[in-house]
Amino acid sequence: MSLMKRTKIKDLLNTTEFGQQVTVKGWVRTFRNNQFIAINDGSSINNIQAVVDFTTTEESVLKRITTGSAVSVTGQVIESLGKGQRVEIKVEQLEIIGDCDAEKYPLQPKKHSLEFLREIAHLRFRTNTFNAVFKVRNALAYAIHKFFNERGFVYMHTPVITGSDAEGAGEMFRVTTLDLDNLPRTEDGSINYKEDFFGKSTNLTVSGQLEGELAALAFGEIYTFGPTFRAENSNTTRHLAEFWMIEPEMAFYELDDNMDLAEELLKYVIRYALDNCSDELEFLKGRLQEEEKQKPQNERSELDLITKLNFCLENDFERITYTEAIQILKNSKPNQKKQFKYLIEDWGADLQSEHERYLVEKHFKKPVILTDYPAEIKAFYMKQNSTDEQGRNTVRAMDILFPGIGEIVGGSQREESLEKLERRMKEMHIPVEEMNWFLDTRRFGSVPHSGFGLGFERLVLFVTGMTNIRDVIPFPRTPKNAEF
RNA sequence: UCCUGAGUAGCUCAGCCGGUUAGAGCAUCUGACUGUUAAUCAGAGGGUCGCUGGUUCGAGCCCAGCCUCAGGAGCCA
Repeated sequence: MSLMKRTKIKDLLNTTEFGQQVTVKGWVRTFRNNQFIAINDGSSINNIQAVVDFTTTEESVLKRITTGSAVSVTGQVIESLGKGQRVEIKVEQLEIIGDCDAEKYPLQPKKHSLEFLREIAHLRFRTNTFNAVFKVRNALAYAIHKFFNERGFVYMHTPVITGSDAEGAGEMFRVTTLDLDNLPRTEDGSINYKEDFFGKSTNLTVSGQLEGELAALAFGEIYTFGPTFRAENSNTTRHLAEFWMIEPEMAFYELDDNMDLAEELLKYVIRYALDNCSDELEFLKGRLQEEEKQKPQNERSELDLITKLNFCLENDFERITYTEAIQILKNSKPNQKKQFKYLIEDWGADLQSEHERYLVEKHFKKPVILTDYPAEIKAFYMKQNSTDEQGRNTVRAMDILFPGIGEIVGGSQREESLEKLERRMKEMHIPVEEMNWFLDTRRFGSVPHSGFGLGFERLVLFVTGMTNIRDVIPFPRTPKNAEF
């Protein structure tokens, strides 16, 4: 440790105290003209320029100032003599803390493709783009806790390892300590899970909702925010095998209250990011514009990133029922001209992503909340509406669709009637016996309640303007990829 | 999992109709310059053309299988 305390570059870039002596420690981004070191310490997306006197500095030291090396510089803060930056440091003492072999270091002072950076995810934090992305991710995570805390919600930690395989939210990852090369068998030849660590078959959670409901029916309002695992073989820009999900669950909330909360939450955290990450968002806005220059005019976004986020805050989300959505889609140009791959003909069909995109990006041009889906295409726990005049059965579901992302929130009012819930579970072949603990909420003091799941990475995608979900989580886990 | 496209130097890419010695820019190294802004200028080094097999006198290029990546679809958050 040197004697002087280190100053963070973020603070230094805003300083007006010229002449003060400071020490800055960070990593070299570029070394120009044998005298200008651009140093970044992660505190800001911007670098500080440190100027070394190459006539008095040993050449062997100058040679070691390479892109990626870690340095400590001490010197006077002065108004920059050159253009392009306000402040710089006149270096009096320079120490190479950690060398970086320029021949082997993969990051160069040039534009790299996101695909390449994904292969070196352990180093991509050192780039401007990922500095900005993960600062925004951090701000959004904090804002979520702040939002719920301000409203008296209890942060509940639901289990990561679960023993129930009845959640019905997709394929699960198995958790076991059994020797896979020598599995214990029962008399009939099936695997004997009694010998496994938990004495039963266990998996990684696909949702904390069911446990969340238990807590909500005691604390009133709770939320979970944790990792979630789906073993789906999904290869898209918006799916991960390991992702983070926020799942609030509220007693005494009906569907409208649920939608109000979700809309309020999304607007709150977006506003928080705008208020606290202006440098990062400004950078990401520029990055997106650069990227879109490659695209044909009609595929570019109409609004720049920051305008888009503000637009989102200033407008109410459009709320329509599934039945209304089908009407709109049926009469839409792409449907009548048969441009949709899947044409909308009858009530009851699940909406394809081309339909969701049409509603959000072409028809309403803002976030849309779709409600009251056909019961057939939704989960067992959703509250059943009474059958309508045309004999249609719907449930009190609500999905929030965002432009460019698709479904960002999926939720519903929950079925609080024990009788109706049990009947539905039997219809959908869900083992009622195993779910007795869950059904107890309906047996003992059941109340109307609601909740939703918000995909955290999808939120980060939207706010940062990134287009691939693998670029908004530090170490993405996707089929055939669990590096680092 | 399905459809489409891609894989050539450290990175980004070009490589004609199958033809003999596979190129460029950036990066790296060497030198020059010294208030630069992804510094500039000059020179040099750098290749298992994804893997395996096949067709051919001859394959980076054609064929088959496989692997990986990207985009779209499905599943969903």
